[in-house]
Amino acid sequence: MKPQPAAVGRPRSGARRLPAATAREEILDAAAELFAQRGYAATSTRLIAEAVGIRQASLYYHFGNKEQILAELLEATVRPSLDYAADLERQSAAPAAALHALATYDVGVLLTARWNVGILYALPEVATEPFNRFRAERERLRETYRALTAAAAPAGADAVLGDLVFGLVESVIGIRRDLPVAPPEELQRAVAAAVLRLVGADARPA
Amino acid sequence: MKPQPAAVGRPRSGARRLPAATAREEILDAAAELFAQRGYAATSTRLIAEAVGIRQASLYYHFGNKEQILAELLEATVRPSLDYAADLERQSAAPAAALHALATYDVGVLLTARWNVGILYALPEVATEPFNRFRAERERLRETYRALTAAAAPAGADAVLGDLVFGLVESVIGIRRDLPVAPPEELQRAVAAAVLRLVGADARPA
DNA sequence: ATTATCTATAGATCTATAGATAATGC
DNA sequence: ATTATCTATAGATCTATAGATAATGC
Repeated sequence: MKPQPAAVGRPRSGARRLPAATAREEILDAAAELFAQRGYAATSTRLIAEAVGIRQASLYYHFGNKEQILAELLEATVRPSLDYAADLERQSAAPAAALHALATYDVGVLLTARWNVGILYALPEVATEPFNRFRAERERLRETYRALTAAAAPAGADAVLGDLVFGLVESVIGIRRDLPVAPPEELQRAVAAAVLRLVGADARPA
Repeated sequence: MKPQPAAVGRPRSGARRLPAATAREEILDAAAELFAQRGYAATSTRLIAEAVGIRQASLYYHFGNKEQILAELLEATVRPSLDYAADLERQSAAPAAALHALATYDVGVLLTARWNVGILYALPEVATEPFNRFRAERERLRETYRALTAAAAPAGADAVLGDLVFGLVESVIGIRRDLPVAPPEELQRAVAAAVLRLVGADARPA
């Protein structure tokens, strides 16, 4: 059992959501669940606060506004994959192997995150200024897929192939949403194999 | 020049959005643009009405509520592909050829629709009751992809392969959104070819 | 008489700020 | 003194309904 952090500040009206978490983490977790299930604009700050067990106004002690909450969630979701991609580039692994590893890792992240935050990538609201950093980081991840695909595919491959690979990997967001959940490992293997087949770098009997 | 329909009813304050359209069509077109660009919940009925050139309350003469507008947009977007899929099944074409044709058609619809309404498929709001019919029709389209994939792929292929094919086709929604627009034909060819490679039904030099 | 709009508004939100308060830390 | 909450609220919405009005159709 982790020791409770000392309870500085006025006590809450409600019970804690996640026993050993900071208030910030509780808010992010509640917001992630509600945003993913009901939508960003359709989730009021009051609803988030209720889920956490605090009053609506108390959110603003931890976040400047509602957009900051979403921005932080989005960035936290894409960052692990981006770090992993950066590692791969540094190791300059063989392109096909790197693509396979990155797809496996990325699908794992998207499927095992506590909430299916990936759904929110497509929100039109995310095209606005407060999410510039998230969009830039996601573009860098897409760039990595493009570069690895170009290196792994035979010469003369379609220019858009890297974007299709990226789309194929992210399609697990919709699968997680719409279909009964399977073990993540199955989908990780299936997607990584599909990616290699797509770029034409799979081993197939001639 | 199409003749204007006779102007029955009290005249509008503003100018018409689409010269030869009915009020319903004007509303759907304005809503599609705003929903796709700013988000569903973030688009108020007042904003739609302003874009059409009528007053906010006048929307309710044509639609019972805001959800009905989105439901009609979504259903109109998926229906052509569903009809095309039904045709293909009736003709019992060879699975790989049918898959190629369906992907080509579907990508064409997603890319050439006046607004990128496909973005709205992923909205959490769409999981609610008013959109049941849309979701059911989209599931039938997904089923077609599954069936054709299972028939076209070699025995022992992954169970989730059909869903990956479906995801690959719909990934053009994100490409249309995030990337500079290319001619639709290029992407149609690239996706259809990618689908065949994914199911292992492409012609490749041995 | 019918149609398609208009004006006006009820009632229910929603976000964010101001300032009070109940804890712990020193 | 500092921290993390609370209460109260301003001001700005937003959706949907009621009822009036300005056209055409007959």
